[in-house]
Amino acid sequence: MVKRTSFENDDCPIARSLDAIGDWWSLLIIREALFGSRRFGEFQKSLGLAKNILTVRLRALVDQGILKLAPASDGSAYQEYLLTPKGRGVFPILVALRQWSEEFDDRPEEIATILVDKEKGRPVRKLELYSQDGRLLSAADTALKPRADVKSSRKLRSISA
Amino acid sequence: MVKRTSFENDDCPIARSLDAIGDWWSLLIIREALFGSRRFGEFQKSLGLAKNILTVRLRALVDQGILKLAPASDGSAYQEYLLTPKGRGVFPILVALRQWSEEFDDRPEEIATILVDKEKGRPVRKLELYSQDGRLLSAADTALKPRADVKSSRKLRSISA
DNA sequence: CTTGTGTAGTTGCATTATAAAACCAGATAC
DNA sequence: GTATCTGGTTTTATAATGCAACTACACAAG
Repeated sequence: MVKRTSFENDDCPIARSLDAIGDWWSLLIIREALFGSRRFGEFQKSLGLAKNILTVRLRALVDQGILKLAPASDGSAYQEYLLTPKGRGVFPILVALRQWSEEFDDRPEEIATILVDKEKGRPVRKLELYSQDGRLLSAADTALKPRADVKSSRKLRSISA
Repeated sequence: MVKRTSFENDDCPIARSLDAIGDWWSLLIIREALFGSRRFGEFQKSLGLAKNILTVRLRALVDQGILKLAPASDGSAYQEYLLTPKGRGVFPILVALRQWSEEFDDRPEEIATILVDKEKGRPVRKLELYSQDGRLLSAADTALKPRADVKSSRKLRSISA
């Protein structure tokens, strides 16, 4: 790629998400953060990625307001990476990815963990999408509507999400 | 990257999903497919990606059973790319990505479309995660449990998703 | 106060992925 | 039969990734 096409200015919210967290490592870093990792070294060890890449990814996540830097909670002079609300908001995306694997992976027996609810310890249900009046929706029950007040300078693409 | 680390054999289902559809274009191709694109040229025009990349992506998606090739429905001698059930199963992931943008994007006014339910034309609700006994769950209400019968050859990482 | 160890990076180099543009073969249209 | 469309492949350039080696600072022990 002469320049890895950026979707930052695309009018599709999916493309925008991908621009922010659509690379190989960002989602996994957020996953680790959701499960307690805070320090550079923790991310590096648990994910096994190169340190220079981790540096770049962490900085990008901080820039985007997904992580924030804070003084270390253990009294040392170092810093910690903490999730912001925007970062915690990624949780449903991770659940959706997890459930897709669980349902469609060719070798589901290799999946090591199950997402359970803390109180009862039982597997969670599938993510559900409802209409405002409470009907359960599938993809076929939905459509895309252009926003009434689009300010985008780019022409609307027919119906592409 | 000497070799883009593959998560194909990771025991984390999120990593496995990313391995399958975690690159820049795959999810957008699936998005287009969900909204009706079928032909090579349609994908190429609506997404504006280079044809060589599209070729590689489409082939990978077919290999993974997300798309399948079928004779063109318009009688021509060409082929079409159709979603399989596994491909349609990506829908919740796209919704989760979309809703994350809608909620946290810095410039939500640039988002051009709204996902509505077809019947009433009203915006859908946020994706919801429930426990088996019907309680609405947030990230903090969940935990990861190792599967009882893990066959994975790789050691379990403490609690990393 | 000097040496050692851990943390959090940075730098340099090799390799791979991506992009743009040119090219091409078979099908279709004229 | 010639032009054009469809669905690619090839070529070339550049950006991203990965590994390994190196650096700077903090802290702890001796």
